[in-house]
This record gives sequence, C-alpha cells and structure tokens, in this order.
Amino acid sequence: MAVTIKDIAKAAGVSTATVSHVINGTRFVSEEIKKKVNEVLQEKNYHPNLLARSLRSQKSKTIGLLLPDISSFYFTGVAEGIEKVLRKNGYHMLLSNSHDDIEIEKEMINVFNSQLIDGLIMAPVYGNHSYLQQTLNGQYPLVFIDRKPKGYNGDCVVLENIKSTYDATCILIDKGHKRIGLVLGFPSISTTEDRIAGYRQACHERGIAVDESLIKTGDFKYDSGFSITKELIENGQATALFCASDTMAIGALSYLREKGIKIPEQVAIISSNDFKWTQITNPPLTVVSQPSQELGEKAAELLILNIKHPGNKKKPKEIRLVSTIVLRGSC
Amino acid sequence: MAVTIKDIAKAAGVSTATVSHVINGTRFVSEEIKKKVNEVLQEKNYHPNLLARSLRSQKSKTIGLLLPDISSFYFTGVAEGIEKVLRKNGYHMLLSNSHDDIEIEKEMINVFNSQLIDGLIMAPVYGNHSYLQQTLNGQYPLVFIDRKPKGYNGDCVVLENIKSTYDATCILIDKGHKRIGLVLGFPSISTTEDRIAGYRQACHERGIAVDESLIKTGDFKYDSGFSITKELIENGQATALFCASDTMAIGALSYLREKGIKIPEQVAIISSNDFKWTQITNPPLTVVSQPSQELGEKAAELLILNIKHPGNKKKPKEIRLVSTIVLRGSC
DNA sequence: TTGTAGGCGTTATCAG
DNA sequence: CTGATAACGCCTACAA
Repeated sequence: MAVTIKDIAKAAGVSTATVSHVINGTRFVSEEIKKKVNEVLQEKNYHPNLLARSLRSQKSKTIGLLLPDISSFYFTGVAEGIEKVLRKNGYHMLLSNSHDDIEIEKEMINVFNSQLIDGLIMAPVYGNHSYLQQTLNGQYPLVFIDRKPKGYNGDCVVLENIKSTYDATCILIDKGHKRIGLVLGFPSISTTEDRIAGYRQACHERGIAVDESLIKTGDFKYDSGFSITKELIENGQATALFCASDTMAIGALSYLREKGIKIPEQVAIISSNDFKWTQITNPPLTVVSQPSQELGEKAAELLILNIKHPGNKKKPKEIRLVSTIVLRGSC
Repeated sequence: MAVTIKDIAKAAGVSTATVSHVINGTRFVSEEIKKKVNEVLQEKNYHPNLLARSLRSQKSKTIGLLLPDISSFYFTGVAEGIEKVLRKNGYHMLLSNSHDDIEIEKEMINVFNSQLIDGLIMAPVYGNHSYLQQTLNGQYPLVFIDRKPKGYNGDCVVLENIKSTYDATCILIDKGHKRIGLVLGFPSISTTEDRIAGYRQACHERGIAVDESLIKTGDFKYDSGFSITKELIENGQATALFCASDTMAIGALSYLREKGIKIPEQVAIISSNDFKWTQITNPPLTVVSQPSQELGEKAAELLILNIKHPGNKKKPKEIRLVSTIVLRGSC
C-alpha cells in the first residue's frame, strides 16, 4: 500500500489539511510545522495520488492526443512539439491512434469523455464530425490539428496547404510541365481539398487546363503512392508529380525507380514533408517543408490557453502555419 | 457538471448500487429494472468517471510508456505495436519522452508512481538505473524494451544485437573488407555493448585484428552519424560501415555523398532498421531489419501478463527477438 | 432481489 | 494559524 497524506499527518502529528497545504503551498503554515512535515514526506517517500487529486480538483493535468497514424513521420513530429510544450507546463499526454477510422475515433473520444483529460488535441479522420456536437458537451476544450473537420466548428492549427501546393505547382509549370499529377491522401479531408484548390489556382493562372484524371486520392500510405503513380504515369502521361506525404513519395519513387524512369529528366517530383532522408535519395527530393513540430507546439499552447481561460467562447480560432519549399534535385 | 451514477439512480428510482451493477453486470438485476436503468443511461448520455473508478478499484487500465525519442522511426514502430496490444486488451497508454536524459527519466517515473498507471514499459536511457530499487517499490510491473538497464534487474524484451552485428560484420568481411567502422549510439548501453561484442567476435573468428579507433559511439542522431563517419573515413581509412540507427545512417550517407564517395565501391554500408525509404536511396541500403512492432507487441503482452498475475516473482524474464538482414546494393 | 453506507486519497470549506 | 470534516464519483461489503 502506498503511503498517503493520512499517514504523513499521523506521523507528523498534524492534520491532513496541513499536510496538503504544505505540499501545495496553498496557505500559510509555520516554518516549524512545515519543516517537520517535509521531513516526514521525505522519509516516507510520499508521492501524491494523482487520481485522487484529479477526482477532487476536477483537473487531471493530462491532455488527450488522437492521431490517425502514430508511426507517420509527420505526426510524430507534431507529437514531439506537443510533448515539449506540455512538459513545460506540467501536463501529461494520453496518446491514441485512430488509425484513420472514424469508429475508432468515436470510441476514443468516449474514453476521453470520462473525465480523464483536461483537453484534447486531435487530427480528425476522413468523415463527418457533426457527432461531436452531442458527444462533446463542452466538457473540455478541443483543438484540431492538421485538418479542419467536416460538420463541426472549432479551434484549429493547420498548414497553408493551398499556398504551398500553389507554389509547388507553379514551380513545376515554370519548368515547362503541363501534365502534373497529384498523389493525394484521403479524399474530402481539408488538406486534400486545399491542395487541389492550390493546384487548380496555379493551373488556371498559368493558363493550363486541368485534367481531372491527374488528380488522384489515396490513403497516405506507401502502396497507394506506388499505385497512384503507376496510374498517373502509365495512363495519365504525367511528367511531374506532387505527393501529399513523404510515405506516398517513397511509394512514387519506388515505382519510378523500378521502371527505370529518370528523375527529374523524365518525371519531376515534389513531396510534402522534409525529413533527413529526403536529402539522400537520388536525386535529393524537392520538398514542401512542413513545420510539424511548430504545429504541435502551437496546438498545445492554444489548448492550454483554452484550459486556463474557459470563458473565451468567441468564434473559433484558426492558426495557419506556412510551409517553405526546399528546392533540390528532383525537379 | 457531468452526469453521475447518482443522477441515474435518482432518475430511474433505484439505488446507486443497482445502477453500478447494471453497468458492470456484476450481480443479478431484474430484467425490468435493468431495462429502465439502461434507458436512463442512454437518455442522459452517461459515461463513467474513470478517475473515480480507478481510485476505487486501484486499477487505472492505463500503462505508461517511456521512450528516449518519440520521433525515432524505430521507437515509433515499437509504440505502434504496444498500442495495438493495449487496445485489444482495453488499456490506454500514457506516453512520455525521456529525451535520453536520466534526470527526465527519473522525473517521469515519479509521475508514474502516482497511481496513474497499472504498469510501465520503458527503454532505459544511458546511465545507472539502480535508483529504481528505491523509486519503485514493486508498485506496478515494469518491462524494459530495446535495452537492458544497468544496475537493475527486470523483465525485458530486446533484440539479438550480438548476433545481428556479428552477421553483418561477417558479410562485410567476406566481401573483403578489413577496416570496418562502427557508427554506434550511446556508449555503455546494452545495445551498443552487444554490437561491439558481435563485431569483435566476427573479427576474431575471421582472423582480423580489431582496431579500437574504428569503434565510435555517438547519440543516435544525424549529426553524430555524419561526424563519426567523417572521422572513420578520413582518419580511420574505413572501407565499410555498420550504423546502429537509421538516423545515423542518413548522416553517414550524407557525408559520403557530399564527398562524392561511391557506395559500395569505395565504402560499403549496412544500417540498422528497415524502413521504406531505405529502398530508395542510391544504392538501396542493406539493413538489419529490426522487428520493432513485434518488440512492442511482446512487451505489451508481457506487461499485461504481469499485471494480471502479480504473483510471478521468479527470476526476470528476458525475451530476445531476432532481426533479419536484408541484402541490398549498399554492400 | 435491491438498498445503505463506507471508503479509495485528495482538496476545500468551515470553524476554532 | 491549524484542525475537522465533507465532498469528488464509484464500487462493494453488509443489510434488509
């Protein structure tokens, strides 16, 4: 049995209230008693029961993080940024994986609803999130990351995907490409839609007709990157590709390499996400360097702000971070 | 205020005990009452307060996971394996990052000691772990992963690093290399020591004298991979490299590429960890494919076993998983 | 077959 | 300045 505040009180000859106040510094205690209590605390190696504390204080100092894929390089960077800020503020993180499945997402939210967390950061999966209206009764603040959910309005921290895809497309067009294929993630999530919008805008401004068959959606995974690329090259005669994720880009590169297609001579490529390994492919990849850590930090800061000031129920806040394009040999 | 069991009891005209028993199916309740209670439960959208439940039952159904680097591809795979098994068993996961710093590790363990978790999985950082003897009073079971700690004995799930490094070294020696450099992680952690042991054994058996200056330790990061490689090549005249982590291998490759050194003609390379991107470097990397997900799964299974059967205090169990070498163009 | 009531370890509200 | 004591929400003897 772990040692409790009661044990300390008895051993120090004071009340539990005094012990609690010594621990938390929440009201005046004479130096003498304080010293005595601290001694006993040390001696008995006391550690507060956070469960009991949370139950009583209605604050768990824990936030939930719901990611669609915890082994994605991108989301891992986000998680690290979040963790950094949480640590600095004395919060912990309960991590879950929605596996990009809305049923699992709902299930996890129900778990989080059990007073376990003071706030939630989530990347909403593909699907309709209007269910959050009922599921979540403003029990705790919520910050969306990476994607804006459908059917629910809330604070979010996202990337300027319209602009970065616009820029990337312009770069490709300016290099003379007319058939640029998009290797995208899930359809009808905001990042995918934004990317398509940016692409269309660039094509439109540069006077290039958009061939819808060059816009393909997948699931962010290697295999879909591979197969979409195959289609775009074989059937679509694409001469350039924009990949929405590093993992899909690896799939794309694998296909190109397998077919002996030269980069960038025959097919140019720009990928999202900048990781160390993008420098050592041959040629090195031109990438949209997404500030994943910073996104996590901003989200955590915003969430903690919302936790500390629950009153601020104005219109949802939206933070947009810009990515930068790093030009390398692949285009 | 969230709806409690008391509210349900009042609304359904029964006692809290009955409600609790209906929820948990823990004693007989007449069909009629059961139906009524369930209706109210639905209607009021009740969710149990897991904190209160945990406080009462002394079980939180949550385990802690302490990793040295949550953005490492390898540990991310481990986390995913753990998460998978936990989910299947109705457990949650509290994730923390020790940043390979023993002070942070201690601090996090103290947090975990606060009855928050039913068990802990951790990859011990570089340093002495005898402090665990006092810090941990068998409050909850603990499973170490990836590395065996110094100064503390406990269950662990690790990789057969002696054998895999032995095999890798043999491959390089058999290709005619006599000056094989080791690009390792932290000194005196078990994985590093095991790798050195495997290397020595291979050299010894093949009649090659070990030049100690070819054995270099770092911190698993890109920069140390880069600088160690520079040293090994420039000063050590190494013609082959074994890298202890993917990230260090990227650093190594960056250096080699920068210097225009041909792989594998001038320098051969074998790296730990098999990720998709290792296939698209030029040439594709020969790797020690480490079963990171499986390691996570095994660790979680072992931990849950220990949680459910606390009596088993025999000698610490040690599970060793074998890696397989995937031959590609880099050696 | 169901209800009452005590307690898990804290914090917070009273008194004193 | 400090001590009792009542909650927090749930589970579970024990009673009825």
